[in-house]
Amino acid sequence: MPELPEVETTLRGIELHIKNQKIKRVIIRNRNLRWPIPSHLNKTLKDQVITNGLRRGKYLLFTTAKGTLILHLGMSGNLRILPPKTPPQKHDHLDIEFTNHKILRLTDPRRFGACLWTDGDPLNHFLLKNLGCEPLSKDFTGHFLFQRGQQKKVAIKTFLMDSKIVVGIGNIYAAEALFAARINPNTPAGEVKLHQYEVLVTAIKKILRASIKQGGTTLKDFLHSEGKPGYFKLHLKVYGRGNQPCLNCKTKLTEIRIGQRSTVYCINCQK
DNA sequence: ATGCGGACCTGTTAGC
DNA sequence: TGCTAACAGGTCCGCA
Repeated sequence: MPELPEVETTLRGIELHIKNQKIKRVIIRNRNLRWPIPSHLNKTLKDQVITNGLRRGKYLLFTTAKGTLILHLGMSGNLRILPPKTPPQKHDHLDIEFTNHKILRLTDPRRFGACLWTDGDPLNHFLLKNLGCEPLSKDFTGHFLFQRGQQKKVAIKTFLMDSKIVVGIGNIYAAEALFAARINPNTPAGEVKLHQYEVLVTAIKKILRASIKQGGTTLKDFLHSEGKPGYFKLHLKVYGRGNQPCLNCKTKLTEIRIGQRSTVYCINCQK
């Protein structure tokens, strides 16, 4: 489900509800996510106040005086604010209940997501410490990507989805950005020219910002914290459109696999 | 160091 | 209609 815009949308939706709220209790229904949810969470978080919520890549960080809760939504996760006593469903693995009775609930059918705890600097946590550039930051430039891509043979699409280089870009937005920048997704990262990287970075920022504005992309099951879908799907130009006409030139879009991920592009527009 | 395939899961859909 | 296989928004790990 979630790439950067969906995670950002999730954070914006829940932030106001949980900021400066005191935790009453934590209920773990299934600890078996990507890594086991720490069993001490209820003891640790009871009476703690969430002072801040922030996003790093696709990770969500919730700060308390004692430490930081680290959440990842994996492929199918979502986080919602629910009224008191909302009955849990099959894939509702974690509830954080606040003293105002609202519930922050993590749902994740495929359980590729994670919920971890650190009492140190969260940015030094093993999951976060090697993360690359934030794509919406000033540091993320064509020159940066060009430099990191030198000598690299990996396909530019795989390179864009490598979180050690740049975070938050998943299969949807990689395909969309490469289409916008007219770059063939198979091109080795080391062969993409500086000016192409500049166009690409501009496209990535534009697309991510536009998607956040639309509340992210809902394919089938992504809902934000209020239970509403995101509308960026309506703007997708290649993702999910294999064999349909290119919106620029009408050429039938090609669907291939790159790094085990389905990839759609236009052989005419993307050279 | 790099690059690739496999692994972790469940749900939905396409195809026979 | 019903079964099976393939595929899905992520990313870590181990092996060549």
